[in-house]
Amino acid sequence: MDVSDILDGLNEAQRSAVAAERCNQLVLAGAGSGKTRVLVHRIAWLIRAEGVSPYAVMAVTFTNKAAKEMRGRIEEMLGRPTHGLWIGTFHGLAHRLLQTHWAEAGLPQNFQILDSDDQLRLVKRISRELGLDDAKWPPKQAQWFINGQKDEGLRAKHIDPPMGDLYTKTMVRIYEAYEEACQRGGLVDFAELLLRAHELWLRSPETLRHYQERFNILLVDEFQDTNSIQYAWLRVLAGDAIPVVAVGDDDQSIYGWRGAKIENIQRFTHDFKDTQTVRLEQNYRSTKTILDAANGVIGHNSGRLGKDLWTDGDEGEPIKLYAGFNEQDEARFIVEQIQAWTDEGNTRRSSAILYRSNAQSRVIEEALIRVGLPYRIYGGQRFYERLEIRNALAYLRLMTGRGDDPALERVINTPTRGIGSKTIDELRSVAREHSISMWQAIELVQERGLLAARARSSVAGFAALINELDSETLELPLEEMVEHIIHRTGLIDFHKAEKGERGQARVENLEELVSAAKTFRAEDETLSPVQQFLDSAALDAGDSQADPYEDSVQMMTLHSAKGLEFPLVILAGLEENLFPHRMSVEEPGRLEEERRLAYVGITRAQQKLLITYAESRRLHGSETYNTPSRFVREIPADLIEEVRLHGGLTRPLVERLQQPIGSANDSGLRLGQRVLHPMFGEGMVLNIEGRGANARIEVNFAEGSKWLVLQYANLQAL
DNA sequence: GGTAGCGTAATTTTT
DNA sequence: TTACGCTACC
Repeated sequence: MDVSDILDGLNEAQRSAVAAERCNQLVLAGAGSGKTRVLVHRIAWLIRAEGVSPYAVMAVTFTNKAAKEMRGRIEEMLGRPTHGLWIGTFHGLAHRLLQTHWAEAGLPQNFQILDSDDQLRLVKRISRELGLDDAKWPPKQAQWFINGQKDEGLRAKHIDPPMGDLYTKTMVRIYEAYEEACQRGGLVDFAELLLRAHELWLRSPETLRHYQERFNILLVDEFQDTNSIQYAWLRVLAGDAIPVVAVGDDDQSIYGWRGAKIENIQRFTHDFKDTQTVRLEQNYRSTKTILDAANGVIGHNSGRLGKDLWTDGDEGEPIKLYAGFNEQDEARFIVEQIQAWTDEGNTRRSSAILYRSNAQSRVIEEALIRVGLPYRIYGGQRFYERLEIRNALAYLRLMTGRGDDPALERVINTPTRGIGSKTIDELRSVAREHSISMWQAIELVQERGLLAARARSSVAGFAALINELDSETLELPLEEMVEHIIHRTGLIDFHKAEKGERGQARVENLEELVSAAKTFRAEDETLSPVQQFLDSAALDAGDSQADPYEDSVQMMTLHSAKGLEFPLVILAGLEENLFPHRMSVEEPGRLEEERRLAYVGITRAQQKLLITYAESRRLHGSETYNTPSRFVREIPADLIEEVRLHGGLTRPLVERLQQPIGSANDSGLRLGQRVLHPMFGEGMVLNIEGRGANARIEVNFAEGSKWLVLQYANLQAL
């Protein structure tokens, strides 16, 4: 069989990774170095050149998007469908294992996935039942604690709070009660999927052996993002016999705050024997200037595995830096730049505005709206996370398993049917008292005639509705089932009655749900289509935007930009305390993660990179003054070209960044001098205060006095 | 059962 | 400043 085409068009390093013998491999793939390509070609090589069966290959990713893309590209390459090949997210694969081996994993066959929203509701309910004051013990924190412990592979019983540590003690109490509630209701949260899958290996050696015999190779994408339990799961599965291909980039590890362990990629060579390490350093994405900037910044981190991106492409343009007077001015400038970009004949969608935190987007949005530039914001609420969708699905869940308390609580009074919080509280306490589900509590209440007659009959009506829905839709195909539910429960009418556009949008979403059900293809014959539909909704929340095809400016946080690329990238808000964020500047480890985030941001740019910051920024209602981000300083100065008014009063950038201290008066500004600002127009210097980085000039503009930080101010003397 | 009013907190997000 | 969640009322 001719397999040379698999290696065609690959560079030396890529080839050595793709055509390697089957062994443990660590592929350190720099940004834009063709990582997915290597992964896809490696799998194709194994199947076609090495004769490995697709059934013996498992590839793990972090997002569904990445999994889908990989599968698509492999199919394209092999020219046939890839059934048998296990490609999925850690959670997806764990879920699949648990479904097959539910008994060994100690779960009911029909266990349900609990997403973070329902998890939080459940934690709230539990901490209330434990009589804890949720002002003192915020449920959010408890949820964080529980997930954090699970990510580390710890159950409540494994945690031994130190004497006098009331915090840990309380959290463990909640954790314990939460575990009980989940077990009773057959509920499995995201972290639990991983934890159970790991425990499955330990509890059932035969199951483990079965998969160890089945798989010949394991490949993991974004290895720097694995957390402890994912690493442990993989380690056990691989054993000493299955080679693991770990692909990742320690310089792009930006999820430490949610449990990812950058150490995992660093210790890989120790834990996995005879690892062959390949570095992919040739970059096919960005100009030389952009790569040099990225290398300059990331070079300030310590303990790296070491990598330097290079390209044989063009130098490209210098990086533009703009000092906005405030966030309004910054936004104004950004919009101006994008207009110039599109005027040159570029599409809007080829440009992206990246920022550290979501709150920054608003001012920029307003500026875009003002000039009528269409934009699209990434992130935000996804389809299956929308309230009305979750409600509709909750009915479906309840019909599938009556013991699903979170689902029941969600819809028992949605749409309103006269079951108030008082009644629900009583049902809860009945359930707790007898250690039964809410559904069973409803039945018990009927049998024993508990509750006020009116409440009892409302509750009975609700139970009857669920039972009827169930029998009415028993024979129906999925989409008709969904259709029937949203009408019969009154959800559609409920939202139709809602005033404003919101109700309209919700009705449309519910209709969209029906078509989603129609397109849904159930793949597993052993499970009901409904169950699979629910699982897929929980594990893949769908897209956040409906119209990704309109040509619009792309806006997103730096985190969500990972993996993407744009010809023009604008990094906004490069200020100390904003980026790096003030919560992260104290600890060296966290600061380094911020720096990696800067590295991710810079390396998104293909042709042009523009960096902006604001001298003053309104944050939480008050004016803040920050110096430019240290990350700007870490870019070699000769790569940067500062944008400012001709003849402006700003000192040369290099001087300002490296030697920020000087006298305000040295700049040549005098009291009473007339100045021009790009945004506020003409003004007069009223006052000069302080020195150096903290020096401020007060300038009186037409609309009132404004403070400027002298050294970075974009003023022109008149 | 819906809403006005008050208090509080305020990175980053996928599964 | 703003946005959200909770409580107190109609």
